[in-house]
Amino acid sequence: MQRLSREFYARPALTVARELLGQRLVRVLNGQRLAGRIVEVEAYLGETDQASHARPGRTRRNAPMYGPPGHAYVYFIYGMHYCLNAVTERQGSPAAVLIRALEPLEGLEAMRQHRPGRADHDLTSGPAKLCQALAIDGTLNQADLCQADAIWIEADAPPGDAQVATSPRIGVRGDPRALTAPWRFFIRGHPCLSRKSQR
DNA sequence: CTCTCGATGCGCT
DNA sequence: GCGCATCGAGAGA
Repeated sequence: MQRLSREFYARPALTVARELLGQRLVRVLNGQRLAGRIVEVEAYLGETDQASHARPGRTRRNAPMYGPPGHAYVYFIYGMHYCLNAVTERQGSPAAVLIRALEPLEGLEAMRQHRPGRADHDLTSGPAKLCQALAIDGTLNQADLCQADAIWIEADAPPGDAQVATSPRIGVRGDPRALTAPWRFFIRGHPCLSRKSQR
């Protein structure tokens, strides 16, 4: 399959978010492919987005969001979890798309080892869960998704509009604007969505 | 099924 | 010192 291009990422975060649905996130670990179809994402739009890590302006942590498109922004949260974003828009415009859930497709045995005791539909049904299942951590922060041999996103089977739904983003707090903007995109009714509010 | 709450470490003010 | 783009265990219904 075809790796998504720099131009794909170099567009508005909302456009990239919608079009990332259905594409395949690939992680190569010990020469083996661990991969899944993206079924849920959220867009974070810049310093004026009160829920974005870029809200306080540029810091060391959020620096990847200000960098060129097509790179990974992996952050550490709650003292124990990692989450993966794809950086979008031009350099200097701090926008990104959070990958929130996958449908596991390749390397299920390894994913089960990384998340023992979980049902298959729960291996990658959340932003930190999928990082655990695919062994994504801070060492992949700023990896170039258009060049790296350890992680990238491939073209797969995008859903039609009838299969796509939107909602407010999950887990964000503060400003009511940030709480209500429908910047979460997901495949309606998919069994691998993060916690509640499927449909 | 739903809800509540503790874990846990680090960037930022 | 505070608060976090989360998860999972446990309790209750």
